[in-house]
Amino acid sequence: MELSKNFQHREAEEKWYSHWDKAGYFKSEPDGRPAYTIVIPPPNVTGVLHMGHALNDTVQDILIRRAKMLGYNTCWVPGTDHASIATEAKVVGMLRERGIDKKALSRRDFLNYAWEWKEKYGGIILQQLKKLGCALDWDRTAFTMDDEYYAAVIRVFVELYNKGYIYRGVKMINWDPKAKTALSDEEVNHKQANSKLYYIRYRLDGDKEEYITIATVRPETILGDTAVCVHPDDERYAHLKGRSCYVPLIDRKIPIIFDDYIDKEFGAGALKVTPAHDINDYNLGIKYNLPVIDTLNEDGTMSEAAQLYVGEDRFVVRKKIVEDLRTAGNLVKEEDYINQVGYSERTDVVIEPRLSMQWWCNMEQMAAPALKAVANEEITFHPAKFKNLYRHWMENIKDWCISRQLWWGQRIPAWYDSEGTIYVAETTEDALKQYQAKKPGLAAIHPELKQEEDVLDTWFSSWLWPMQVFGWNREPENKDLKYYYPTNTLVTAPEIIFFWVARMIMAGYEFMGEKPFNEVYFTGIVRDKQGRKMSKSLGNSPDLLQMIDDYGADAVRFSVMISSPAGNDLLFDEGALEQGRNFCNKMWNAMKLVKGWQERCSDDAEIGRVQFAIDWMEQRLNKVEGELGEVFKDFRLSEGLKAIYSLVWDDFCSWYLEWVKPAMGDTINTQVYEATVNIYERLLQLLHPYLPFITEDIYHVLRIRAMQDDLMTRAMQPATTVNHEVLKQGSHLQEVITAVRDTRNKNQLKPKDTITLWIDTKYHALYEMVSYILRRQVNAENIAYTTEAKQGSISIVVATDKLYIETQNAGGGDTTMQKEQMQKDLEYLKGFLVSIDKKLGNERFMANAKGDVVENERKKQADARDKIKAIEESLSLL
RNA sequence: GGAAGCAUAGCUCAGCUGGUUCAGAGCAUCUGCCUUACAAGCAGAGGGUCCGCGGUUCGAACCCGUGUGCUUCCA
Repeated sequence: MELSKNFQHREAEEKWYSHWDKAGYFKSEPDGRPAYTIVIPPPNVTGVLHMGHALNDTVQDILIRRAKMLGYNTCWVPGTDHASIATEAKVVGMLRERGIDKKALSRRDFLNYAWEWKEKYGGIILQQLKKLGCALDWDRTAFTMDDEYYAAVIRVFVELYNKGYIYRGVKMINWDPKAKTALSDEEVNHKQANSKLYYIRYRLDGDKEEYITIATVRPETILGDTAVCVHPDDERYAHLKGRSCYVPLIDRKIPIIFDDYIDKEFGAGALKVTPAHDINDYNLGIKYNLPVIDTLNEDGTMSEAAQLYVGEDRFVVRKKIVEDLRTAGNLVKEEDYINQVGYSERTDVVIEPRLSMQWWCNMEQMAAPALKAVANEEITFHPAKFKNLYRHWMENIKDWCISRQLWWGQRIPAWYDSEGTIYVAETTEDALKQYQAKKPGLAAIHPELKQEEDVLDTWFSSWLWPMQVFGWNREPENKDLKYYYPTNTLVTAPEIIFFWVARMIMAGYEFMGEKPFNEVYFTGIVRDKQGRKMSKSLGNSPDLLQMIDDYGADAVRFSVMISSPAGNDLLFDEGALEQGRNFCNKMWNAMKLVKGWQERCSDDAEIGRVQFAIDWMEQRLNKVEGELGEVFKDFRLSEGLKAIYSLVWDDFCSWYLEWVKPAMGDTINTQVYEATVNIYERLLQLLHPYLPFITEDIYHVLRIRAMQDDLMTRAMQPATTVNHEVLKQGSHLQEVITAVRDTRNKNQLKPKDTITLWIDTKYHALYEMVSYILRRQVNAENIAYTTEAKQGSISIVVATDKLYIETQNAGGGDTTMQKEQMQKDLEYLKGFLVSIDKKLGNERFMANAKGDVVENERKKQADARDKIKAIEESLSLL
């Protein structure tokens, strides 16, 4: 078989993903094995894959693939949420292209279009996850608007209503004038804004030309003012008790009220009160019984109530009214002012605080068990620092605004009779029955009820995700739910800890009586090189699919994992992509090298001379395998990848393969070849969760495999004990090799110049064991032993061994450099020894330090003494 | 205004329980190599006041306090 120069990722990705899929490896059914379950944080159905997903889903895939190899029945459930605001926007866009106005459509027709859109364009992201290699059980793909799911949401609403948690009421809400719906507090992002603070004077009542000056950043709202408020202790305004003033431009008379809510230092110390458009003003309004004048329409234009600028946009009006106030002489001054402005999470327009009738869910009761579960680590957070954040939110939990003025979503199962009484039920029929029972008289005259127009917040459906994807609503005792719930690990971004994580935990305890997952792993946030969060609006998110195409899915996975320690943000760097690609290339070439030996196998070839290489490499593998167990427990996934990376590149490629490599034209012992392939397989297996494609591909090139023999499903060997002696011997061999090579370099020996290596050592047997390897690694013609200095050679000391490099070419003459190096080493060692001597001479150290620490110091001491002795001897002979 | 996190090589970051497997990786830099898998590579090298200050300890990059700078969350 002709092997390509480099790893061809495109073909391999195509080939292996469909192979795994066809073989049914992604599927899971309950059986006798322990389950390992992850539910995907459902991406927005309108979404496309971005860097955040790449990180998040790669982590999940790694966990799933590793658990599978460890013998778990793994189940990773894919799906999307219906994203009511985003989807509705997409559908409206589609309709506009076809020349259809949403307003002209009935609810039912609109929903038909919405489903059409969803079937056609929705869930592209799920296809993209395949490109990343994600081992998701596609048969279980869930959607928060599926019939069954819909029913679950309705059921939950009714249950919570009947419990008294859900109610309807008028409150100040966050209004998104673009999506024209209410939002929950969590859906508002506060950003700093460079605003202007306008000082505006209001004429006081009475005959005299008197004014009071207020300060505001929102001059367009003065048309809704119903009072001016000052501090009762403010002497500047003490004389205004019982007075009124006039709203400029419209001359509405409003009272001056006194409340200690006012900050005397801020602005002019006088506040305009607009109860319809500010939460604090609203509270003042209630306290002083002020009228509420709503001057804004739902789309953010001025309403009739404003009297002026009716129908014009709020930001246009802000500019206009400032000019008009200036003209009218009411604008006293303006100054720059930095404040926080709320933006819609979804549409990124400025939020309007607005008084509105909405549906609310009181969270207090549900928060209690959820708070406890995390506090006592029934559910563990990784990293644990997020426990604080969680606790803080849960302890201060507010009522959740769950209604949205949209059509795409679960329609609130509440019906109204002609008198406005509410009937909440799972079906129209049930609601009617309630109505007839409660008001038989009215029902006889007006038999029909009108259903609530609003739908529920999308998060009110996704909080049921871990239970409903396993069919909770259909049958709470079903075998899937019993087997997979609680799920094992939730992998998510810290930004949605409140949106989702907290609420899922509450829903889990409320409806299942059981936590939804055992542990939550919070990934970091992916940032660009300047440290900015990657986002669509900034346009700083690279095209992930293009990256996969250019570099390969494995390289992309590598790049997001290599520098992403648990819970820390990662600055995404294209360099990491190259590193990943180069690593794939390295593995590919190592495979080519090994593969090339297959033809050269011979049983006659000597094995003993490289046996040490095999022993050593196997111990390195054992060691790293053991470490990986720990690393995975703590989600130190990037550390795990680094360990394997180094094991493959440094230990396997740079050392091991060079050690067993047959000389030009030489044969290789069959057992050595087999051992090498076995080692390579173990490496591939360790790496597979991180880089599934290339590992599976190489696995199949290395050997002809039986039908079901795929790396993805290969069982991992249990970790074995490590022979540290062999590892130490290997390190020493490497040290010797490096030292000789360094010396060769510094003495300008060409790679082809051969040497004779004289060794003065106590460890004869070790050198004998590795002499073949050593000779070839340093290009020595001969290795010989001596007990005395070799005149005219270059002398170095490695640990306590003295080495003499003898060469035909000149170079041995000048000893200054060697002397300098040895002096340097000697000084360091002496200093080192002094510090150890001090330690061991310190009574308090001896008294306080643990036994093994002291013993270790003793060993270091003896070691340092031996080394010093060796260097001093060598030095004296120069 | 309240809270949390971060500060280690030129850059991006690791460093679990305090002790030499502790100062490390990748990239970048320098030297030498077209070496029979790999120049997307090989063999080497240099480079750090572990943010400042104080404390705890026999011993601190690591624990505590404090200052400075940056980031994030909440109000």
